[in-house]
Amino acid sequence: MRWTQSLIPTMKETPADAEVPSHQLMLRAGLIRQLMAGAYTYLPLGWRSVQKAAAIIREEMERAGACELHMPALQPIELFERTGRINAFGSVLMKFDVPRGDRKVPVALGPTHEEVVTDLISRHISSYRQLPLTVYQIQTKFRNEERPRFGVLRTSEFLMKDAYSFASSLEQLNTTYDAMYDAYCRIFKRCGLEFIPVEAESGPIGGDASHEFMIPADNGEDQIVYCKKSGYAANLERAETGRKAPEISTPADAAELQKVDTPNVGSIEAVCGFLKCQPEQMIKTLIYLADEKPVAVLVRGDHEANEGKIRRALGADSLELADPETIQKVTGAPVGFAGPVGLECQVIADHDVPAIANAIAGANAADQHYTGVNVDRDYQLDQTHDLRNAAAGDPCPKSGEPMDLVHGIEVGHVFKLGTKYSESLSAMYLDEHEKRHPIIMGCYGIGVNRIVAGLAETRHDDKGLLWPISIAPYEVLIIPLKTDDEELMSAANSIYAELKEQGIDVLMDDRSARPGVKFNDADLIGIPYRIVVGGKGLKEGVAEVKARTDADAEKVPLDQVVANVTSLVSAAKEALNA
RNA sequence: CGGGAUGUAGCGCAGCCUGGUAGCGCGCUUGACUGGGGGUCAAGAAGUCGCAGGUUCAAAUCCUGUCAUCCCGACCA
Repeated sequence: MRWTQSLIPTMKETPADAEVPSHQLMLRAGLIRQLMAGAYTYLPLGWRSVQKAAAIIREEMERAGACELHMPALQPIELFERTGRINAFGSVLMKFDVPRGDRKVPVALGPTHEEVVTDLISRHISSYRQLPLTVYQIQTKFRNEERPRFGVLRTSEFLMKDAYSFASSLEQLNTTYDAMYDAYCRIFKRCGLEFIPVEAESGPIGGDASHEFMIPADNGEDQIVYCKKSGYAANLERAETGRKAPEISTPADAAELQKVDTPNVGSIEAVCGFLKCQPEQMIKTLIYLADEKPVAVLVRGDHEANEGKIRRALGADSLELADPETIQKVTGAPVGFAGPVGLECQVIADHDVPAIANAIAGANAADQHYTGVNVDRDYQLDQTHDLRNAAAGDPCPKSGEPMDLVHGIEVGHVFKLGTKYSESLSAMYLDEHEKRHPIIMGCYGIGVNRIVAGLAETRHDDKGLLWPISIAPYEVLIIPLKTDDEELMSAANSIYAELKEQGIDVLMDDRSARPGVKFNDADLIGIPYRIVVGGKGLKEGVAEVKARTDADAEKVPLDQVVANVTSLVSAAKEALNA
């Protein structure tokens, strides 16, 4: 492709609306333009990268035994009513009526395709002999994000590869799941992404039934903990803290229990400021309603309660923070002054709570706290649980080593669904004994444009993007320095033609701009290899070849440039495929 | 949906407080010179100052409303 025939609107300055690096760079490098919040056009360069990611995904899906199909984005609401997800999705589902004569048909734009694919399979699979089966598609998904953000990392409309597997046994499901897991690792590696597979919330099947694939990035919306030593990695929502139940006894150096006035000082932060103490000396007492019954949950002042863990520890179906009135009724004090001492309701505590000697906690009275609070003497605990989010430095549940806490961008998710959708949409198969069973499903998603955005987010320097060869919009950029010099242009043109013949994706910057402009744009758009054909070199019979990540160019005789660059490109590709 | 900020030329911004001819840099067009890391000179084109209403002789500027975008939070199968 010649630059002058494409649409590559690079920008010198960063638009004020863009804050995260991927957004800034993708705008500046002419990959995307915004239409409205959460909706972006992919310009030629950006779209080429997306297509390259899609091609890798297709190859690996086929290798893993999945076959491609294409389902409608337009879906009847009725399917979502049958699975009950019309409520679960709420405002995320984009729904509207389309007129058909004098009737109106309620439809939705697909946020995902479990309903459609299960409906499809229910009509065409009836025997265990037809299973297992895995299908996939690459398609635009629609989710009404209440707040789209981070440029193209979180949008209302995005390209997703979604695969669905159908099995007649858990063994079949597990085999497919493992094949998909491996395919995902291959895909992200081939895309040149650094990624961490993490354990995620597992849903109905439990165990290791769900993994997310995360790109470590400061601007990621997810938080993950991971251990370099054991490789344990998990979403913060799910991560175990690796703490053990401590012995529960009053410490020997227990100070006297004292009630102190803390007028209008309710929050942890405020109490710390007022009493000149640290959050880890405090006991945070949260009043929850578990299946409508009040429960006090104790965590250390600097820790965050994890509602999923609390729900599991209590064996409760529903769990929500109590409203101020209930808190007043249960503790006898307004919000901010609850504490374990003398509390009447059920109390459960995190492992780290009893270890706090001479703690500070609410006194269950307005504007009062206790100091010198100690377990056993001042409040009783039968046992402790893991009730809080993991934090940086918590021991790994496998190795015991301190874990890191990092932000991540979710690019993929594999999930053992079970029979939730096959049951509600009656996708059944007949086994060899003529018994009917719901088909066991798995689903596997990849955010295709998130691969591209994730690369932009994590691979750049102060001059611009640094594409891996596999996802770069073009593999090679040729810069002729003087477009009105016939000899120079003919040299550049023949390199261009020969590289194309070799199957290399090559872009020729045939603009008549000055060299500085072209060099800066070359760095900005980040094409991995650059060939400069200039007057000086031409006199010596050479062109200059430089990788985007190299500091200096190498002079290569004109007749060897094509062979040289071709081998650089294939070596780079092989390195990613290895 | 709660909190905060911003809307002036394609991009980045000034002007607003103290009302009176709409400006700067980059980019764009034409020409000349130039030609190895964002050139020089000259001449140009381009804006209903987000939108609506109000105050005023007069509104980019003051007031009210509204819309949009961004950020923090809540939400996110």
